[in-house]
Amino acid sequence: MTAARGRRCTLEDVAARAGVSRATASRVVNGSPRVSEAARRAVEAAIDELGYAPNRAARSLAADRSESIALVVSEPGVRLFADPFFAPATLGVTGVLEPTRYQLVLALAHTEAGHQRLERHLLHGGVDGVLVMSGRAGDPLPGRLAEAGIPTVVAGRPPDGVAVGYVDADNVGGACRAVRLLIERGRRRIGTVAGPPDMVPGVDRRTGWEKALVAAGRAPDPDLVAAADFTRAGGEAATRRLLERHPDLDGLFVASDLMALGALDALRAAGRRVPDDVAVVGFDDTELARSADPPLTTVRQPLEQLGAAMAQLLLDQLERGAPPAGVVLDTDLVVRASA
Amino acid sequence: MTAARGRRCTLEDVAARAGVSRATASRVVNGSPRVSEAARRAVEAAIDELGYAPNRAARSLAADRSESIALVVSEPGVRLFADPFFAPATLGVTGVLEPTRYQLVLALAHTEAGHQRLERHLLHGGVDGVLVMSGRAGDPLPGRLAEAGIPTVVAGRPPDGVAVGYVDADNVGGACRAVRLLIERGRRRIGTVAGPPDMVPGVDRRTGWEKALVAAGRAPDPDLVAAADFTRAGGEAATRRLLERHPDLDGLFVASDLMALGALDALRAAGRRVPDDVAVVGFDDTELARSADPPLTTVRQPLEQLGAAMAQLLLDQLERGAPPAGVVLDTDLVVRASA
DNA sequence: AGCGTGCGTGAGAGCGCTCTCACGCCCGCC
DNA sequence: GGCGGGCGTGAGAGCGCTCTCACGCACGCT
Repeated sequence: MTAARGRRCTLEDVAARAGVSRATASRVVNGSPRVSEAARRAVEAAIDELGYAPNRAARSLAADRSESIALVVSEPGVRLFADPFFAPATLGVTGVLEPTRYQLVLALAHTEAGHQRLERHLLHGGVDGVLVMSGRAGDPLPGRLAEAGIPTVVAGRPPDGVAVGYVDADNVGGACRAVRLLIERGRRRIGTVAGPPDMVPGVDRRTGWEKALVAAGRAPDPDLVAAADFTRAGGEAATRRLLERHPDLDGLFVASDLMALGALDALRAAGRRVPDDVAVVGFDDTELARSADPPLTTVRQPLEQLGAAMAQLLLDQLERGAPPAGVVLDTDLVVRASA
Repeated sequence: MTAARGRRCTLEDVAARAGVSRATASRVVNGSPRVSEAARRAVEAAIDELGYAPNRAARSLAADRSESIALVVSEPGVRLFADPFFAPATLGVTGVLEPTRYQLVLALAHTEAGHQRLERHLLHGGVDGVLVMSGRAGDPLPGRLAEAGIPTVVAGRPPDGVAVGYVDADNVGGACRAVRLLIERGRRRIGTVAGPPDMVPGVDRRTGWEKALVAAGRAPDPDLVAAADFTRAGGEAATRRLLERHPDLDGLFVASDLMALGALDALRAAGRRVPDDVAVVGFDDTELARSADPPLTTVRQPLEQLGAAMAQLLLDQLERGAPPAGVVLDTDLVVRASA
């Protein structure tokens, strides 16, 4: 008895006021076609007058669906949520979900215990569908969800043949385009600062680098690849290594803007001018790229679209029973001063 | 009948297996003290063996609470969610909420219609508590929620005497500290690029500028204030205006890092060296500050703490019936090269 | 005129849980 | 030895909704 709030009005009240049964009122609320015009109008009027809003809990219980979708960022790596990647993608998700009846539940597992609880909750039908943003390859969650028959869409190409929906940016294509620019600019010795080998986007971007080189009739030299961890310091160190191994480096594709900032640091420290001595292309087109010195040429991912596509794919599974599908989004090359 | 998922196990099942009644099982699940050790152990064992997880909808319906908390970013300004402010704050919120029974519902209203629906949902008890991130002064939502008796905590000092909880960074103090640094550096003519006059943090930071000046025995000249809109271009334009009015400007406090980047652009274009000719201090300590040229001295807000404190305050209201309280968090001055 | 046919409707049975209420038991008390 | 007072427990009544089922009515057909 939450006295403070007073009694909320129920479907029963609406039905009474409209002079119909609860069943009919329910049909109107849920947009069933088998209702007469008169009844529909009466119920709609009653809803307006009473300011009726359905009780989610009751509806969920009766219909055996939660009407909610989880946005999961699973441990390890919650703190990754602060990555500029997330906000725009989330915006895309909520934009698509807004006109639907689904609510978005943010499920960030900070601890192992929390992760356990979360997984149990998801697997027990606590939500109707799941959007996974983990990123780490080998995350067992998407597979388990798929197995349990819970509609799931992951961000990024799923590691292997897991039967879940996914949306990915065309990392290979984007990286390839970036390296092609470097080639067009007449660069002869093009290295890359790659991501960690256990992260799919990192691998894909490296693949793009290789592909562009091969397409230009050059052999990709593994020695021109230095892996880093998507941090600025990592990018700097990797670039330093590259410079040591190949003092004649004149083109550099870096798998993220943040790492590219580190690369710029290393290049500056080594007395190389950008883009004169070494042309640099990043990836992501975060705010950082625009404000870098020199402003970074980079590959932009349509993050908001990515989130929107994820939500749409999930909705397709949820509403139309569509099978899990995959979508790959094009990237854009944003040319600034660094290459 | 969601056949695919099979029948989930209910409290009834747990009770049966433990050889107790549903009521007792419920008591164990909810941590009631009036249960014998034996019963508690039996029920806990049954829960483990069966992999029981309570049905949220049923629980909510019976207990008349949703066990969920909304994180609201209300229109206009959803896109603001992409601001670097949000992710860390959200992380703070989820960190506090994780061990509780509350789930976080992300409610970003993209459209007017969506906003309506959202407000109705919140006001109708769709959630137990609300965290508002709007920022815009004069947002009527917090007031309405408070009126409706729905526990609410807003980010930032609430515009006027609205009876809601809030957590704010010490904008006045932080700005004051920043300007004091400029004074300590021997700057004589210290201007400020302020935020829009209808946003509380903007106003507070300007107040801090005044306070520091007054404390140092100088009269704050309104002519040394240029308002902008928290964008880079706005910051640049405002700085240009300041420079025209006061060519002898030698210190500049900018109410956000992004605007400070614009200020740096304007200063560079005007041939001023930073910090030699003009010392600059920003606000926020975003990633941008570190990578600016020169790296920006700035005021850091403890964003994650801010989110955590918001969640904690709301929890206090929810669980302990505490009255809405306000918390102001200290800021840190991060000294880099620009001042 | 008689009979389907189908559509709009209402009655009612739950969904899984919480919570009130009342019951029995064992204790300590006089 | 009788009695009051917990304390642990179980029975059962809902919470507000959805959805199945069956009913009655107005048709169109033969």
